[in-house]
Parts: sequence; structure tokens; C-alpha cells
Amino acid sequence: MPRIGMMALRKDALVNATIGEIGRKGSLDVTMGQITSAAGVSSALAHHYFGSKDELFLAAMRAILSEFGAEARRALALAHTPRARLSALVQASFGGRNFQPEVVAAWLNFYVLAQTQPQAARLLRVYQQRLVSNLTHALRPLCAYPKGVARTTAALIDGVYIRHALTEAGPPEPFAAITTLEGYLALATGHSK
Amino acid sequence: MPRIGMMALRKDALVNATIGEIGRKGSLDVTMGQITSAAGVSSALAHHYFGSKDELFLAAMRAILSEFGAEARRALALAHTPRARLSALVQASFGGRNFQPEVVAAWLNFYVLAQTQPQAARLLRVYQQRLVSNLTHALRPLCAYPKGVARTTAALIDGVYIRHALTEAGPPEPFAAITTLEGYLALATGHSK
DNA sequence: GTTTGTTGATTGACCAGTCAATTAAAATCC
DNA sequence: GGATTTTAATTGACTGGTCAATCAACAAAC
Repeated sequence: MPRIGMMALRKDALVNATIGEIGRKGSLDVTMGQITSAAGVSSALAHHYFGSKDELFLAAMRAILSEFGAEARRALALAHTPRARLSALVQASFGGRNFQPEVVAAWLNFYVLAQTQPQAARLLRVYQQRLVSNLTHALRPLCAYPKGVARTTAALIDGVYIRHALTEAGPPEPFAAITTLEGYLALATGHSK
Repeated sequence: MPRIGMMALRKDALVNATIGEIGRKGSLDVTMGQITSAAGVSSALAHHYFGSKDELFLAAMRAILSEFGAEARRALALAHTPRARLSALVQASFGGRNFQPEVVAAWLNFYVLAQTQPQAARLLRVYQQRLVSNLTHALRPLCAYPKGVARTTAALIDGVYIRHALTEAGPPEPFAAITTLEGYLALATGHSK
């Protein structure tokens, strides 16, 4: 039943299924068959639209990254002081879909993928640079060494993220994560939220 | 040429080859063939000694964890004040073989393994609890909320670790990592090193 | 009748784990 | 001390299964 415009729909479904299956399984060892049947299509279709498994993985990664970027921009737009911008970035990291267990698990696996796939490494680096740069900008009026604090903050976000991925099966518990980050930021800037 | 006592030798070689290959490839997608030929034996031998690939992976993980534990104990024994004990734990995390690129990469992959392998998850949890407990103990006389600071410190260590795994191919650069951690600890305890 | 969407069947490669067989050291016996 | 029996160490060859990727073909909209 080829209605036109299926392409976008199917691509979306496949990307979501990819994130979902990687998250569910907690590993990149997911077969095209598992992904495609989760998306309700044949495995041949995924190859038709994406060309290869690697491309599909990269598309999934891009989806997560751009969703995070969108959330960050949304939160930043509502914040009108540097201190509020900091909290907005933290909120974006641990809020919404970014902190859903499947997304966290997928995220961790993309870190691993980045060790082999140059493209994945590039994507991750772009995300990291953007985060550090946003943090630095917000921190500049708040402390003496904004860049160092920004880097520490970014590392702390990753660390909390990855630890969350491990404390298995718990429902998303953003509160503790945000508290940890806010605690550090209060210390580093001398300004509480 | 069956001299007796080969077992220990071969097991060691296989475990080291496992860490090396996982680190080199940056992924758990390593075949028994690759590992065993790196160790200079046939693939059948690995099965003979370890029974399965999973067991071999777990043995490799245990090796890394226990090496870290040993280094931590060594460093702690030389430290006689709480503040020095903190620095000792940081030093152990980023010093010696624990910060060799291949070990860092293997470590990251064991995090992923822990999402599927219950045994791997248990090992990792034990390590984490021990680290947090050690940190908490050292922090108790130094700040008001030792447990919270300990947890943050542990997360920060992981975050710095994982970020190091990504900035590809660089030689181990423990100095920056340690500086980051010491910076946070100075902030949190009010005591510089 | 051409484009778009879709699939079942197939292929070619790869790989974990098994097994039967081989070697030679070590232990036991005479 | 020589013969023989046990036992540790080791491997090549094989198997059963899995999976990514391909392709030829079909269906329906336009």
C-alpha cells in the first residue's frame, strides 16, 4: 500500500525502534531483525532506507543528540540570568526523554560505538563541545575559571548519567541527579539556584 | 609439552590478551580467535580453561577490578591524614595501569557488559560501593555531608574516565584528570591538597 | 506504465563451542 | 633405572547457528 510519504514515517519508526531495542537489550548487539520487527517492517526495508546497519545506528544517535539539543535550546530560551541558564542546561540533561532508561542505555552504547565508528566519534565530540561551550558561556560571569568548571560540570553530568544507567531498572529518578549537579554548581559559583 | 603449572600462565596471558584486544578494538565485539591468537594459543585452549567467552570476559573484569583495589590499598597505606587518603584514592584511579588507554577502553565496555551480564553488574556494583565507602570514610572529618560528596566524587571520577576514553589515542594524561578531581575536592572540603 | 513501497528468499561470511586425537611430562610400579 | 600408566596441555577440524546484506519480484498509488 504505497501511499507516498511513507519514507519519513518509516525512517522515524526505525530510528525509534533502534533506540528502543538498544536500550532494552543494553547493548549494540541488536540484530536488524529485532529492530525491524519492533518497527513492524521487514529487515529489507531498513536496508532500503538506510543502506547499512551503521547508518541506522548513526541516525539513531543523531536523533538523540538533536533531541537533547532542542530541549537545551528550549530551556535556555526561558532562562534570563546566567545562573538560570546553568540550571536550564542541567535540567535539559536530566529531563524529558533524555533521562528515560532506554535513552540512557542507548547513550552509553553510543559512547562505545564512538570508539570504532569515526562518524559516531565526531557526533559525540560535537555534542560535548557544544555542552562545554554553553556551560562556559553561562559560567563566565559567575566564577574565575569558567572553562575549568564547565569541563568539570560536563564530566560530572556524564558520570551521573552513566551511574544511572547501571542502577538497573529503576524508573527515571532525575531529582537526585539534578540535586547532585546543583550541589556542585552552588559550590563552584557561590550562587545557589 | 605439558610442563605442569601452565594453567596459571595461560590464564594470565588470556586475560591480558582479552583486556588488550577489547581495548584495542574499543568494543566487546572481539572474537575468541583474536584473543587467543594474541595470547599465542589456540581458541580451543581458552574454552578448555574458561569454559565460555563470558567467563573469560568476567575474569578480565575481575583482573582490572582487583588491580585497582590493590593499587588503592597500596596508596591508602601511605596516607596518614583523611585529606591525604582522599588524594590517594584519586591517585589510584588515574595512576598506574588503570589509566592506560586499553584499560580505560576495556573499562567502558565492561560498563556495557554489566547491562546484560548479571555477574558483571554485581562486580561493578561491588567496586562502586567500595569506592564510595572509602571516600565517605576519608571525607567524614572533612565536610558536613560526606556521603553526598563521596557519591559526587565517584561520579566525577567515572565521568572524567569516560571522557578520557573518548579523546582518542592520546597517551595517558593523568595530570589533567587528577587536577580536576583535586579542584573539586578542595572546593567541597575547604582543604587543598 | 512508471514510481514508490515492500517483502521473502537467499547468500556468503563468520564464529562460539565441541570433540577426538596427540604430545610429553610426571607418577607409579617392578 | 627402565617400563608403563596416568594426567595436564594442546590443537585442528568440524558443526550448528546467526546475521548483514542482496535481489528479484510484487503491489498499489499516481
